[in-house]
Amino acid sequence: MSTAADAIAQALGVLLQRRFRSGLYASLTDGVHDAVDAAAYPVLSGVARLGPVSAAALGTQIGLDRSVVSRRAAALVTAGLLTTTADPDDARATLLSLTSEGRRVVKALRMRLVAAIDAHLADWPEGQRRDFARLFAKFVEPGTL
Amino acid sequence: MSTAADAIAQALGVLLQRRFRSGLYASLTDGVHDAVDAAAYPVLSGVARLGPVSAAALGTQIGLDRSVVSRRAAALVTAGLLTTTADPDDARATLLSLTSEGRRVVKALRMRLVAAIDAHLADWPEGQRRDFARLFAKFVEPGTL
DNA sequence: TATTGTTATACTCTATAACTATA
DNA sequence: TATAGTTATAGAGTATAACAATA
Repeated sequence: MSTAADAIAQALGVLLQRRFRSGLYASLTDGVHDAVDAAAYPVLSGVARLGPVSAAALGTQIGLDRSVVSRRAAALVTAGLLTTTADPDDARATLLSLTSEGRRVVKALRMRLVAAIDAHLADWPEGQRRDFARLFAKFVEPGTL
Repeated sequence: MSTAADAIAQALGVLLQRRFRSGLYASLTDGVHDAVDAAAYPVLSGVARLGPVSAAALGTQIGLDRSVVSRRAAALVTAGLLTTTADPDDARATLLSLTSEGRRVVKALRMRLVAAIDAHLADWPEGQRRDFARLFAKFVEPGTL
């Protein structure tokens, strides 16, 4: 019977609402680039985070089937945000990388997200900001849940 | 240029991954009741939280269109977890309430979620648990984001 | 035999639109 | 007029299955 767990459960419920996720991603991606929307976001930022990566490996990391990654990536390649190179170690695989335009878009998205969070925490005392950032990062570490 | 916002942005990205949401809700609802899955969860817990409530009002609160709430609620009524009563103040509206079976299921789901969070925080110092719960609740308060 | 990328297909969830009844 | 609930329809996003190529 934990009051902390109760409060966390409730807060988690808010974040996991579809409205929160799609609303946040839609506002982040709106107007940044024609080919980037809430669905393309995880693929694009995944490639940014994981460097040259195959569709199968990226899918495993971001929780999408390789077929979905393949289709999204193809659209981002057409749009000039991703590029493909042959994997020198495995002729079956194709590695996905950001183009310079892709890097520009990822950077813009990242800045928007950080700016939105900064604005949201504008009136928080610095100590609380720091504490929350540290504890939130710890909370999402792999493990239970 | 905020280190805190950077860390929060990254943690948020983890929580908003589809895998996290569907995985959590699937594990919570698995085996609890045939009619309850990840899609029914928000409707059922919404009725639990908001008491007798109309489909339109519930939809507004949980971020779903009333048509979706209507369909999900109908299934939950058929399954014996929800019951409908006429709104004495508005003959257009139908109020959704939990049946005793619905209360049992909601209680079980709630216990599972709290238990999962408690287990996840098992090795956290009590002070950190309390701090995180408080700051996390504050973070999800309506506003920017 | 297993895995990669790709494509066609089906499934799940949701929003939109249209309808009737009531405010 | 506006809003409630309902239903049919369409849309978005994803997973599954099957294929050829490579491991």
